[in-house]
Amino acid sequence: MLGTMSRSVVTRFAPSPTGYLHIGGARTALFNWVYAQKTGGKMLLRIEDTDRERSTEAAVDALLDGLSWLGITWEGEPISQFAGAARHAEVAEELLARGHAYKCYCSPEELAEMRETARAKGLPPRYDGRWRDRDPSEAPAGVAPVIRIKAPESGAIIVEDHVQGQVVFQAENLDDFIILRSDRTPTYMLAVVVDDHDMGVTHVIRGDDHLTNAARQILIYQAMGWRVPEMAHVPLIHGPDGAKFSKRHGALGVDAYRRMGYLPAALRNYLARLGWAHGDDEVFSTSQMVEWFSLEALNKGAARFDFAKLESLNAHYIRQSTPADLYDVMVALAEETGRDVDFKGLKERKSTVLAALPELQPRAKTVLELIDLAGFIYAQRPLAMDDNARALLTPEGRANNQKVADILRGATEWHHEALGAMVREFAEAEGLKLGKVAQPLRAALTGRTVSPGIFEVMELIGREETLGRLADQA
RNA sequence: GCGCCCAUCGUCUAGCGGUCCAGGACGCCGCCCUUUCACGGCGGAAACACGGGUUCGAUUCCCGUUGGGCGUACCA
Repeated sequence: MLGTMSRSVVTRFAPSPTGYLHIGGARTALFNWVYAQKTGGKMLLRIEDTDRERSTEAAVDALLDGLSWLGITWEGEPISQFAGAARHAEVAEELLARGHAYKCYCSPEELAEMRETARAKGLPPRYDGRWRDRDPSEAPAGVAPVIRIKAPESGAIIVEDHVQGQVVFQAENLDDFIILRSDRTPTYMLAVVVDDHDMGVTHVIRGDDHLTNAARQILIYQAMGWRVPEMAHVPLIHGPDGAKFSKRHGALGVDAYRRMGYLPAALRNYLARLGWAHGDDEVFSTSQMVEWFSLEALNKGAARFDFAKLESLNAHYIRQSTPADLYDVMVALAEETGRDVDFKGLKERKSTVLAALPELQPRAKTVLELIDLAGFIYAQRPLAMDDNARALLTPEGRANNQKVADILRGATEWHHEALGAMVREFAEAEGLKLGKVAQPLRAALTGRTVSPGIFEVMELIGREETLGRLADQA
């Protein structure tokens, strides 16, 4: 369909450095990357840093780090959009010279007034083109003009989109937007087109929010006589409540997901599956993703972000990982997040942690949970008991819990089978499910509510130091 | 307000006129496995927004309504 010769594919990811790589941007980057991989093309990275106020080196680094962590690579050095300001102005001048643009001397106040009256009349707040055909000699003195594109007054602008299909905009609805500001810097609309053209971008894959912009940008391509790149506007990600996924609503940078203990493979898989599907396949590798991907298979509607599903995917990838890999992630994350973790113990008891990991992996949904789960191994002795655990061991404890405490006290001499038998006996006598009994037991033993099974605990730390101590305290 | 986009279980989705009293996944519920908790296995509840057309036949095509979203800046 939408004609492509055999020119090789060049995609691009063009984020503005706002401080971190947000989740929506990450998905856009992923799709650009996957598409380039699939077609044997390349993905470029352009930093839209024309907003000098917000652009910092730290923000750019955060962006690059986020991409790297996700495993998304790009070709060459990141390109600074700001650096191309001179070229952008040059193109604006060329448009001017060709009669496809004109200078406008309206003041900001005048424009605001224009919008106001339009709004009052119930009309769309558009620029009325008052300088479109005015003679330059009428220009007021001392006013630096902006350059506006001379948009067609009738007809249709058609966006051929690989995701959205054919989208038609009537020319009347598009006004003569500004391409060069009075300070000679380009607006986004101009800069994007010039850069994409100069960078040889063949496929623009970006967020849905740019669909309307696409029509305006096509105007510039046409005015310059440039070939319009293939377009694919992918739907946005919404928050769990269906509304915009703003920071307030839990939209986070990919770095935050890393810190929450998600694995890049899981995030990749999840993100890809959001708005895109390959039949009933839910879990797939990155190479399968590359193999199966197509722009046409992208959905048109926005998708809501669902942490539960991400978690289940993450749990899957945790189970698939090797203990060695996981251990490294655990240590790095524990140190970084400064959790209630004894780093020294975690490192000193590496071999034990490694040995326990296969037991722990199926029980964790995130790496953070894995760290907690391994707590009984590296935690300082004696183990701290929380209030719940302590309550279990007091005479005032509730009846059931008292029984458990009794079992514990009597278990000083226990051994594997004996304790198992006691627990079961107790459960049967009380008509309780085994799990109900084991739950407080576990809590009492480790001082935590999240921990592996009692039997693994006993095996791994040894019964003497735990039970002896608990018996004393009880 | 105007323009554009979207609309299948709670969520992500499969479906591209009949194979659909709608399939998968997450979540939820139940059972099994199990000397706990998980993992795993099995089963269950759960959706085509509404109204008109078109058609022998609509979840699938068209129109409208409603509901979401995006855009409408000398921001990107």
